[in-house]
Amino acid sequence: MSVTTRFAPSPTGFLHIGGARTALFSYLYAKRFNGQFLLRIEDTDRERSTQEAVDAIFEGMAWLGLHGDNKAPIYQTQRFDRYKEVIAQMLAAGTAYHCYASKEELDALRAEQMANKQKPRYDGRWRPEAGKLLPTPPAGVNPVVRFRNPTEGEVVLNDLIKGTITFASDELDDLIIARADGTPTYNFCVVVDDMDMGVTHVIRGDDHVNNTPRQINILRALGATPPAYAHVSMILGSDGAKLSKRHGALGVMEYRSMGFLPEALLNYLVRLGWSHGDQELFTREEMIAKFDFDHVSASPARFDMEKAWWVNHQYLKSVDPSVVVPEFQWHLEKIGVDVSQGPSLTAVIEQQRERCRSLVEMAEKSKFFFAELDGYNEKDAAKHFNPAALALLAELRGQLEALPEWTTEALHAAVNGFAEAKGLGLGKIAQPIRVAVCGMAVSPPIDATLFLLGRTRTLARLAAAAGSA
RNA sequence: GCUCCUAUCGUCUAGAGGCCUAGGACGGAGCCCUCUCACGGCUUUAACCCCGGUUCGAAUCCGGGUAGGAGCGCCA
Repeated sequence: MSVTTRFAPSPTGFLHIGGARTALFSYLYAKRFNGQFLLRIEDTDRERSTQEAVDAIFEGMAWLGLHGDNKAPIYQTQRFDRYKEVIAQMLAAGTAYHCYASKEELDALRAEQMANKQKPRYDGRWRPEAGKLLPTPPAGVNPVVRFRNPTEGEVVLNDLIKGTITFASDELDDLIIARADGTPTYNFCVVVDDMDMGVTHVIRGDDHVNNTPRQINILRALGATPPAYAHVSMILGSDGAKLSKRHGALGVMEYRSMGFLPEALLNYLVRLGWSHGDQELFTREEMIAKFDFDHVSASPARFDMEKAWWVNHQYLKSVDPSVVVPEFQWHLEKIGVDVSQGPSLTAVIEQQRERCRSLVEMAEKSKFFFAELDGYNEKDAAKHFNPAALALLAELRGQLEALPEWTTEALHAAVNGFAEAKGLGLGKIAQPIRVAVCGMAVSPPIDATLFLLGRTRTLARLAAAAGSA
C-alpha cells in the first residue's frame, strides 16, 4: 500500500519545535515507504493567517531540509469552491442541515450546561428528525450548516501511537461545518483535504485526538474510508511546562541562531519521543529506514538543551567539514567577520570542532583568525604577560621570523625546541603565545594555531605583545 | 464540570510476564590523558507514582486511586 502523509500548519506564527518534529515524523514515515510527503497551509482563519508566517514556515522547513513532494503547497483558501460543493452535497443527502440559532442563544446554552456541570454541547434544536417539528427560521438570519452526527454506537480510533481509543457517539454534538457567511470551518476542511489529497496517514499533534471521531464520522458520511491516525504527544519545556512564547517556544530558525546544525537538530528531535534500542545518532538515511510508530512514546517529552548540544557536538565532530562550512560562514558573518581575510574555513573547522558544541561558540573562538585583535582578555593577560614571559616572546619571535617554511611541523619543532632550550614546560611558553596571538588563553594546539594564523599575523601580534611591556 | 490521554534514573528512553540485584544516552561526581580549552578512556551517581487483583512469578496484564496534560468556539 502506498503511503501519503502531510504536514498542515496554520500560518499564525513561525515553525516551532513541536511542529518541526511532527513534520519530521510525517516526512520520515512517507519516505520509509517510498510515499508522498505533502505540504498544506491551513489558512481558513483569514484574521490570523499572514504571508510572513507562511514564509517563516517555509524558511524553517527548507533549513531543516524537509521538502514537500507536492510541486506547490496547497492553500485551503484556494479551495473554497470545492468545500461549498461538498457542503451542498451533504445538505442534499441530509447528512448536514441549517441551524439558525444565534451566537447569543448558543452562549446562553453553554453557560447553562456548565452551571449544571454538563459538557457544553449543541442540543440539536434545529436538527431534523423524523416526526419532529422544526422551529420557523427567523427572517433575515443567515444559517450556519451543521454536520448531522450519528447518535448511536461508538467511534473506535486505532491510533498508531496511543492504541485503541473509543468514543461514545452521543458524546459528539453536531459541529458547525460552514459559518453564517458561508465559509467552511477547520474540522470540515481537514476532512475534505485529506480525502482529496489521498492522505493515508494523518500524523499530527495529540491536541487533535478529540477532533478525530467527528472527522471520522464526516468521512463516513462522505462515503470515504478514514485514514490511519498517529497522534504525537507534545514537547514540553525543560521545566515540564507547556512551551509558551515566554520560555522555550522558539522557531526553528532561532536554533540556527543559537548555533545548531540542521541535521543535528533533526537527530535530537527524532530521538525525542522515539527510540530504536540504544542508538542515539542516526543519519537521515537511517532515520528513514528505521522510523516506526511502534516506538513512539505516547507521553509528552521535555526538551533538554544539554542533550541537544551534545548531539550537535557529535555532528560537528563527525560530519564532513564541507557541510559545516556554509553554517559556520553564516555565523562568522553574523558577528561581522570578513572570512576572505584568513585561513580556509574547512581547516579552522577541523581544528575547532572538538572544542565547540555550537557554531556560535566556534565563531567566537575563531574570530581572531580573521580579524585583528580587539585587545587582550584581561585575566589571561594579567596571568601570562609578566616581563619574563614577554622577553621570551620577543626572543621566540626572532626565531619564528627566521623559519624557512611556515608549516605545522616546523612550528611544532620551533616552539617545543625553544621551550626545551629554556628548560621550561611547553605550557610556560604556549600560554603567553596564545594570549599574544589569540587575545585569550584558549585555542587549538599552539602549532596548528600559529600555522592557520599565518606568518604575517603571528609575527605582528608577537611584536605587539612584546612591545606592550 | 464532562470526555479523552499520559505515568521507569534530574532529562530522553530500553523493557511487549521469568533474560531486570532494571540496560543505554545526556547531565552530575571522581580518576587517567594533556601546551590551554577540549576530545578520548575508565569508574561512579540515580528510577519502575500509590493501593489492590490475576499469576508459581509483574516495571510489564486488570481494577481503583493520585498526579500531570489535552479537548469541550460561527479558532485552527
